[in-house]
Amino acid sequence: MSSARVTSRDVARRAGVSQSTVSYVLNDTPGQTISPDTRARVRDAATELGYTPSAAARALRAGRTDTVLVVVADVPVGDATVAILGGLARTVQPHGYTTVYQRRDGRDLRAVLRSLTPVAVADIGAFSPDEVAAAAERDVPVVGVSLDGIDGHVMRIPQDEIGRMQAEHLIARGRRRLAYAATDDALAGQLMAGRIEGVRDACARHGLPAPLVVETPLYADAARRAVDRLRDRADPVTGVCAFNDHVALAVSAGMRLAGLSAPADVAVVGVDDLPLARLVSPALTTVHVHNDDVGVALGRHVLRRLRPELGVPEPDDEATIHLVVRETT
Amino acid sequence: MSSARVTSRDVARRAGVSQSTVSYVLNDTPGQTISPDTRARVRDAATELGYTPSAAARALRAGRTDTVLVVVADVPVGDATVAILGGLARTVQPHGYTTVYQRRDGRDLRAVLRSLTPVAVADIGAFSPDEVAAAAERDVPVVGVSLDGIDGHVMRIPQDEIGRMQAEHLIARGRRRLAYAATDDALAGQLMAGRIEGVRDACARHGLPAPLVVETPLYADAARRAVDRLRDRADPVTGVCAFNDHVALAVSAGMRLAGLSAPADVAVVGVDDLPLARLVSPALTTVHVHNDDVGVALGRHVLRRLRPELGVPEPDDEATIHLVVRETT
DNA sequence: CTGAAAGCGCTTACAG
DNA sequence: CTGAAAGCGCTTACAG
Repeated sequence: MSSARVTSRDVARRAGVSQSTVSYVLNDTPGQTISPDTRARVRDAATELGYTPSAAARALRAGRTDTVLVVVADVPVGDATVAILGGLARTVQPHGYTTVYQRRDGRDLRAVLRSLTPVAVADIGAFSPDEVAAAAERDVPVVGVSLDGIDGHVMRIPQDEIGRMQAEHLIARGRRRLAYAATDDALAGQLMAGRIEGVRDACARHGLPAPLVVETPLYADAARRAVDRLRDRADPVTGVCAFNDHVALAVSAGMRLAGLSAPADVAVVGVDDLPLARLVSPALTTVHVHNDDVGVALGRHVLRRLRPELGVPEPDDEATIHLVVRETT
Repeated sequence: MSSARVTSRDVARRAGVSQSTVSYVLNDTPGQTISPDTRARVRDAATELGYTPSAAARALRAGRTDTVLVVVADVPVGDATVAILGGLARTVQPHGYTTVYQRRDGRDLRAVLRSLTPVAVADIGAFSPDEVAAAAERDVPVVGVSLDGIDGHVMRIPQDEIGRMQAEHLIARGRRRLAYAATDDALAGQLMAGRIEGVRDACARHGLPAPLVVETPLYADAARRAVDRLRDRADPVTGVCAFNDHVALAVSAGMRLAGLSAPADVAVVGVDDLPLARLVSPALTTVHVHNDDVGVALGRHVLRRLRPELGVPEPDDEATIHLVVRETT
C-alpha cells in the first residue's frame, strides 16, 4: 500500500488556495502579502497531509540542490576526515544546507557538479588543483583541504610544519641524530612527503645530518627490526619522528622488544593526538592537528561565498597545529 | 562564464536525432532497434558536448534516485561506522547505486524518504523499529543495523554476545570476581546495556556474583580511582570486561598507576580490536567485531530487494564476533 | 491579495 | 527505425 505522493497541489486543494500560495507560505517568500488566516490554513493542510516537498523537483526548478557535497579521496577514511566532516556539517547546517558525503570513486569533478548540482563542494584531498580550477569556472564554490600542503585549495594543512615541529622538539631535547618512521601505507605518500620535508629542513637548519627514513609496519616484531636498523650504526639514532601515533606506538613496541626505553635511549614523537596517546605507557608526545576546526573553516568559507550578507569573517586558511609533550620525549 | 547547461536536447540536435533516441542510446533501453551508426553518432555528440544527465530531472521523472542513503545516529562516528559504510558502498556500487551518507539530525524517516526519494535506506542505529516499520509500507527497502541488539532491523550486532564472550573468557581463565569498566559517554547507553547484560548472564550461569559496574573515564588518574574501587574490598576484582579498547587501555593505565599488572593481578579484555591493541604493552585481549562484513551484508540485503534477478543469497543476519587473546588475560 | 501558466531536464508510452 | 508530446513536482514572473 504505497499511497501516491502528496504534492503541493494536494495541499492547495485542501487549503482552498492555489499552488503558488502554498509555495509562498511554505517558503516564506518575501514580498508577498498573504493573510495570517490563509497562512495558517496552508500550514495546517500541509501538516495534516504530511506534505514534504520533493527535493528532486525543487532541484530541477532551481538548477541546484541545497546540498554541500563533501568528496573525500579514495583512501581509507580516518579520524581526521571524520573530524573535518563534523565541523563542516555543524557550521553550514544551521543555515539550511544539507551536507552529503561521498568518496570520489574516480569521478570527474565536472561530472559530479553537473550530475548532482550541489550548492557547494568540499574537496577533502580528492581532486587535483587543475580540476578544481576548471570547476571554479561554474559558479559553484569549491572549498577544500590540500592534505598535501600544496596550495590552490582553500584550507592548508601544513604537513611540512608538522614535520618541522616534531624535529625541532627533538632537537630542543638535545637529540642530534634523527630518523623518520614512515608508514607502509602507500596511500599516505604525498602527505608523508611533506612531513619528511619538514623534518629534513629542521635538521639542515641545525647543521644535523639528514634523517634516516625507515618503513615501520604496525607490528611489534617488524617495528623491532626497524628500530635495530636505526641503532646498529656508528651514530645511533636518538630521536624518531613518527608518521602518526599508530606508527609511534609501533616504534615504542619495537623499542620494548629491543630492550630500549623512551626517552632515555630514543625519544619518539607522533602525530594525531589519538585519545590513547595519553593512556599508553610511556605516554606519547605528539602533534595535535585541529581537524575539527578545519571543517568549521571550510563551512565558513562556504557560507561566505553563498551568503555574503551574513558577514562571516574570513577564516584562517591554515590548520592550527600544536605539540603535546608527554613522556616519550 | 558559466555556460548554460548541456541537455539531452543539445545532444539530440548535434547528433541529428530526437531526444528520445538520445535517451534510448545513452540508457541502453532494451527493446529499441537503433542502428549502430546512430548509436555512435549519439555517443560521440554526448562526449563532444560533455553531456551529463541531470540527476534531479531523472529523479523527478522516475520518482526516485539511484541513491542508497545511509543514515547514522546522531552520535560521534567511530571506526565501526566507517567500516560498515565502506563495506556497504563496496557492495552496491558495482551495480550502479550511489551511496550517500548523512547523520539523522533529528529528522523523521518518512520525511527523509519523501524528500530525498532514495532507492533504499541503510539505517545505522538511527531510527526506532517503529519508524522503520512505518516506512517499510512504502516500497523503499530499509535495511539496518540494530546496534543495541534489538530485533526489527536486518542486521543484528549481538551486544549481549560480546559481553558474554568477554566474561566467559575471563571465567575460563579462573577469574571469579568480575567487573565491568563502563564508558562515561552518555550516547553509548543502549549499546552498553546489552553488553553488561551479557556479562551479568555469564556470571549468573557460573554461580558468580554479579559484576561490579564502574565508570572509567579516559584519563589515567581517573581510571586509577576506578581501579582502586575495584580492588579495595573483601573480594577484590580479578577480571575486567571493558566497554571497548579505549576503556580497556584506561584500565591498564589506572592499574599501572596503582602498581598492579595484567594479567597477574587483574585480567582485562576490551572490544574493537583497534590496530593499537596489539602494539601496546601488555597487548590487549579483545573482542573483534567484523564491522566491514556487516556493511557487506547490508549491501547484499539491498541488492536482494532491488535486484532479485541477481540471485544474491540471503546474508547472515548477525555480525560475526571473535575473541583475540593477547597478553592482558 | 490570489491564481493560471510556463518551464526546469528527463523518460516513455504512443504514433508514424 | 525515429519523433512529438506528456508529465514528474516544484517555483516564479505575470496577470488579474
